[in-house]
Amino acid sequence: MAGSGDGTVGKALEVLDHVAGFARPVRFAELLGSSPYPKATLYRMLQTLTSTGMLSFDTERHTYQPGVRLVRLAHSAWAQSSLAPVARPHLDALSHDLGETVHLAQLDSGQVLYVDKINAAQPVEMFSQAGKVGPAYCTGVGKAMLAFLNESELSNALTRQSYYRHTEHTLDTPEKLRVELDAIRNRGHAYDREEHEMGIICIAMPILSQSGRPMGAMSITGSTSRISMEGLESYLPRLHQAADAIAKDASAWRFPDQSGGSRTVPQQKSEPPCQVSP
Amino acid sequence: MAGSGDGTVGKALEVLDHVAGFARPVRFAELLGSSPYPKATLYRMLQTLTSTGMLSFDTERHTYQPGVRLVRLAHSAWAQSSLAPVARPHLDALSHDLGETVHLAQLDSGQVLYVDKINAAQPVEMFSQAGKVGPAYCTGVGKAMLAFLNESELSNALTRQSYYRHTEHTLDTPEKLRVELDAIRNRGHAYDREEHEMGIICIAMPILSQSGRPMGAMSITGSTSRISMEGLESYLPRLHQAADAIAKDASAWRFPDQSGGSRTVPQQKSEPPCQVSP
DNA sequence: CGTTGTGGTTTCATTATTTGAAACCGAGTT
DNA sequence: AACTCGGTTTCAAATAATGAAACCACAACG
Repeated sequence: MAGSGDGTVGKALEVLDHVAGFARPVRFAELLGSSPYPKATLYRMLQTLTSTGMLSFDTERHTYQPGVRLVRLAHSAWAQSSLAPVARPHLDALSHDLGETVHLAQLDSGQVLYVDKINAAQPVEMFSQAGKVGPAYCTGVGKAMLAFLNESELSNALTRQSYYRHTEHTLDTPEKLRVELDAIRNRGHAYDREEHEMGIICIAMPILSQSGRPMGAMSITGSTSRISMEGLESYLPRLHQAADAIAKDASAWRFPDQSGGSRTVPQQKSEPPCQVSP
Repeated sequence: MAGSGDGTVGKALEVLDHVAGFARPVRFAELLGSSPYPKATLYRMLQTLTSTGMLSFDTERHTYQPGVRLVRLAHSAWAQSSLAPVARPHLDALSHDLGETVHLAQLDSGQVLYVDKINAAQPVEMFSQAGKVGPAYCTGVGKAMLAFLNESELSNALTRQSYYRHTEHTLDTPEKLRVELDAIRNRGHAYDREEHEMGIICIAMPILSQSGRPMGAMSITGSTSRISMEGLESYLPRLHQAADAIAKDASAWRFPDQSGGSRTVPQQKSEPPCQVSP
């Protein structure tokens, strides 16, 4: 029940998270201050992480920061483990048709992880938006997903929320949130009525697997100055259709097989040998 | 000299890379087949990786794939460790003015790692480019960066190239490459004359720090059907200007300090408490 | 209906790695 | 010259990783 305390690599990854958490280059001493590990241990961990490229070390400034190797790894994580690649065309179409901003998110340890965003005007943004985390209890996508968790997952997730009162509309207790989630479950979609940020509203819908589990959620976002809740509501049919289409595509994509000859898979792009040599 | 064999976490990360390398969900047996580790060891490594969220495991299909936690980590890596956030506005402007596709890349273990891409008029891309890796010896950005490495870095990087002959124009030996790199160093910019892919040419320029080290490189890419080398060449002044501007911004951003009060840093967005609780 | 096989999981004594208190080092400070 | 503040290294003790082999579940086979 200790959360994430798996052996040596578990600790190493905690440290990695810790460094990443600073969102700026950090010095050894700073890390040491906010770390449970003794000097020597932390030092060696950082060395290991650095030499594996997960962290990079600025020798001039003596600072650590997340390394580029992560970006490389994340590419394949994003491409495989997220709904984003499957959903992209649908989001694009939706955003284009409606001229509104569309988000795609998944749940990760009780938090909302944005995996894609199509901006009304702007072209594609990658990790600038994708990869961001946000709260689940006060966002449309977050609530849409929470509403379709089973009880044990839900109660777990609910303990992981901060219930910080971002605005006067924020649902700031588990109780209020549960009531709202019931409504969402019945209705099939969620609203964000300026609960996270004043002036920002959205309508969100979960993307459900056949078994009814929320694989992710998508939302159409607008600012109150440009659009009303009724305006967003009018997009519902289109939103519903997109969510269904994504769910369908995702199922087709992730379950194409019938075990057996996994060698017959499309086998992407047989690229010539360009690996890093040892 | 063993490259990346650092202790336990080194091995774990190798496994992670291995899984990511498949670019699709993999079964235990497949991994075992192409792994140096014995059954039990590999099994436990995968368990650890999974329980830490670096991998995710599909219980239905019994397959592993890179986990979403990576996407989260990559966000901070991308935001801090790459030039992308600083360069984005410049790339946007450049692409917009010229109406051409622009790439931004960095060097990672001798390979080109693309960290951003602005697509001219989005001829619909399947996956996003950021995070993709490519060869250094036969791309504009790659050669532009190689040309400005110091001798020890360079000779190291040169051994890590595959010299696969992608096209008839590919420079397929270290010797030919060195000649080209000398020319690039004198000239200040690099060309890709269909060396990686027939029909694709580009003009590239390194982004150099004050100390002259290549922090990254950017390129303007076109297809021979639409544009000639001379056409690309005419963009040189604009490209040069953008590269300089990025270098300047990057220096300002990464070296704002004079040691001491690292607490006075801009301190991005003091977000309210939304962390995952243990 | 019992046999064999395959893919996955667990055991346990052995081995290798990690741990952390303390010593050490180098560069500024007083 | 003595002192302090990062940062780095030492070394015996504690801990975690290892892997051969046993085990389990289930499906295909004779």
